[in-house]
Amino acid sequence: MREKADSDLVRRQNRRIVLDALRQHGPQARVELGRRTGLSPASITSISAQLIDDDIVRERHDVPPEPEPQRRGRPLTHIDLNPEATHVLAVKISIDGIELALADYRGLILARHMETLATYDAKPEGFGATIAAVIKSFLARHRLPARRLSRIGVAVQGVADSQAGSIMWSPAFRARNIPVVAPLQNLLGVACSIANDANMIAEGLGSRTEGETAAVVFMGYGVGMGLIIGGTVYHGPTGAAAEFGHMNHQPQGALCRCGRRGCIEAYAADYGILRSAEGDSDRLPPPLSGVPKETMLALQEAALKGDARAIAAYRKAGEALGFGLARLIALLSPTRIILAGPGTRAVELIVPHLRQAIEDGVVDELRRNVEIDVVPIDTDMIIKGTIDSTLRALDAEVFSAGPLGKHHAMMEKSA
Amino acid sequence: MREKADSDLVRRQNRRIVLDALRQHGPQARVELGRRTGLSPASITSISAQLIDDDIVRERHDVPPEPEPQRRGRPLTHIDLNPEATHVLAVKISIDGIELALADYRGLILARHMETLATYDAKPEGFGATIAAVIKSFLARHRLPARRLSRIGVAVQGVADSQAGSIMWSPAFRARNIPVVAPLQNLLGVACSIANDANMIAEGLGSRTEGETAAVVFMGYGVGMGLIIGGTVYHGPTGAAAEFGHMNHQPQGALCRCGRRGCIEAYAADYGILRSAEGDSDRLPPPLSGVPKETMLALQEAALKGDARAIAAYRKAGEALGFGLARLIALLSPTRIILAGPGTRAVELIVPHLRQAIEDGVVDELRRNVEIDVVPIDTDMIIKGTIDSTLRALDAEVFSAGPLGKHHAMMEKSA
DNA sequence: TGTTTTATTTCGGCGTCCAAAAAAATGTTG
DNA sequence: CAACATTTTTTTGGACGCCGAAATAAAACA
Repeated sequence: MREKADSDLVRRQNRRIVLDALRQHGPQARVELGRRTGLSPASITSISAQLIDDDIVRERHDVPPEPEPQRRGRPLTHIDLNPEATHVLAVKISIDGIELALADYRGLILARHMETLATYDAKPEGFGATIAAVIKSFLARHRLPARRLSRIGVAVQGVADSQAGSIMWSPAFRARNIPVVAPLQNLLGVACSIANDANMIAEGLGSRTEGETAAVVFMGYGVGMGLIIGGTVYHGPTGAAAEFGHMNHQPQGALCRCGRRGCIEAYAADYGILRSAEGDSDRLPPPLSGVPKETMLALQEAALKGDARAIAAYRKAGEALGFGLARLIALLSPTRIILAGPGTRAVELIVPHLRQAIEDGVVDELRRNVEIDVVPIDTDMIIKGTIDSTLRALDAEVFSAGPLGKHHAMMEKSA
Repeated sequence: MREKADSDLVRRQNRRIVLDALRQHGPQARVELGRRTGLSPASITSISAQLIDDDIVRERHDVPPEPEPQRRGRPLTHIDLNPEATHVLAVKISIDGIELALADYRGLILARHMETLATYDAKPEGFGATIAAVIKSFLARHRLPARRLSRIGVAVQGVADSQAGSIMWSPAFRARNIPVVAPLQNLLGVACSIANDANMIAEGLGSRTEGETAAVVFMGYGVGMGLIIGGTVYHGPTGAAAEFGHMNHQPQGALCRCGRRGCIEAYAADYGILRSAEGDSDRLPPPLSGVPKETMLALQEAALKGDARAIAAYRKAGEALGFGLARLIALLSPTRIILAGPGTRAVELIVPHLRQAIEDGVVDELRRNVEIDVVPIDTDMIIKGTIDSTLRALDAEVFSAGPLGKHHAMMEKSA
């Protein structure tokens, strides 16, 4: 049942709308906020006064002069999210190691740190403490006490169970079900959440997918997906959804890193393409570590020079991805599919076959409305998405609650 | 951006919550509504008074005596949806013809009508008028003027474009893109919407899927799906989603009724199973009409008696369905999969292979949380679901708006 | 008949919104 | 440079819908 409505809900909702508008469109005057949100100037004054009082928002008198130099009338007073309101930390765990980024409340990255970590043989019990230690020394180096941090977002390669707060399965670990959220919360005293890395890329697309249904495919050392359904990222009941890489393509097909056979990843991830190009049996167990960038570049070069085996390997990858997407289209009929990640370097070798497979695999009527985009490679998309999604969660849960949520309201009332 | 909140939103939301509670749990006293909705007794009094005033709800003094014969204190006054508030009409269009059902505001079916209709060669331009005529004579027979009808819901076998209000593609028609909503609205003057029939089955499950992600598979003359994501039926951007039957199973596989090759339906619909059991080439064009029930029963009998070909046909059907579901699970990780429709008669011949395929096709971690149910065959599920979803839409859009929505409020104010 | 119990309504207060009026801050003009 | 024009922001007063508390209603019980 839908939540009952009262003046409390009204306040939370409208505060949140205002914060969203500021986050999405940057510093702006109250009038502009009014136009954007549909709230009256009177309400905007009142809401922003409260937000300023709560130190979440502040006035800025240093905004760049407008294009039209100076209009008549009282000048605009811009307001903006207060970067000092709080900080968040993004943590990315992958085969290569661990990456940290500290951001202010506006989402600006203040500091980052990268560290290789021998994850593969890590013990499930000890792993949380290991990360906690890395975070602690990082924070200490930047003189930031943990209490100035209001949230930690963890993005992990593989299947994350965000309900349980653990890593269900990841190519970076031999072990399964590695708890992450609980140890971090206990050892650092900061709220924490975990999600799959491709989902975080999708989160980063955020506002650019208003109400839309879209899929972000990550191609690289593995194949991942972030699924946006009706404008919000779909995490599934436990947080372990959109495992496109491990969606079956071919019953009894090529051996995947996950131990099953016929997954899309086994054809379209770096190791799958390489294995196929080198003429190895598709039962050959995949390597534990990632494929070096240079190897993939060389393979691509070979294909472009006409190496038949390499070309065929890319074709197989395109077909596996294409049929997988065809199946996805039949189910969800998305308006957009976005290909991202280092694997898109070989876009011209893969995409034609991918398109052909979609054509073979879906009724015309459904296919007609899908647009396929390739976005430039940007390894930072995961970190940025994690920061964005963490901040949005904060806006929704904490900062929208307002004075009645915090008890300092009482003090003020009686004073 | 989320809708701005004001007292209008509060009223709409709470009225709707009250209507929902009444629809879901039937006649009940105000105290009980208060408990259910979380609204205070004072608010319930006020809201129900308005709803009664609007003739949407009424008091009932004829409720059956309670289990505990009589408690102390002022007796409960039950209130209930007013069946006379309005009426809705459900229309089901399938290969076999057209079916109508008239229901009151509580969802009780008052009258129904079934009629065979030579749909296959119908001209797209004339079809809307044909249905309108059938509806008109039906309403006339039951002495119900069209203005007492506030909505018509159409469920159709095949791909419906609910945005455009037309039938994109259906096995019941040779033509494509047949407009339905516009002609009905013009000829009858009643709001109308169209959706896929399997989606309507999912709508019928309604409240029993609170927040859940689930898939309803319809097996019979075709294979359809209703997808429930986060508790609400997913219709996709244009209303043409969850085309599970035409999700590819095998690249370049068996010929489907839709003209493509390798669709799940081509293996698991009645005609697909039959074709395979009779040893016909899987390129043999499917029949235009449905397979008679008796033929399928005979086939089932043969399989149970040990006919190897029949058994293999059911196995193939199970595999196609199972791998399709495995792919769906990898993407959406639903908590429940519900098998429904006449095809479930052969459940024991199909389901073991279906389960095996899911086991082969999905990582254990994801599979573990899925429950597979088979529901008893009930051909009325489509009609009932259509009525339910139409009424819910009415509750949300019209009856929640209340006095300020209708202009009779002004009259009252000035009186 | 009075007491107890439970359901519902009434009343007064509160929080949030909005429209309109007022105030603030600047440019324009005679 | 003072009065006017223009735009933004704040203040004021009223409306609406919620809630808690008190009042009222309608029964069973004693």
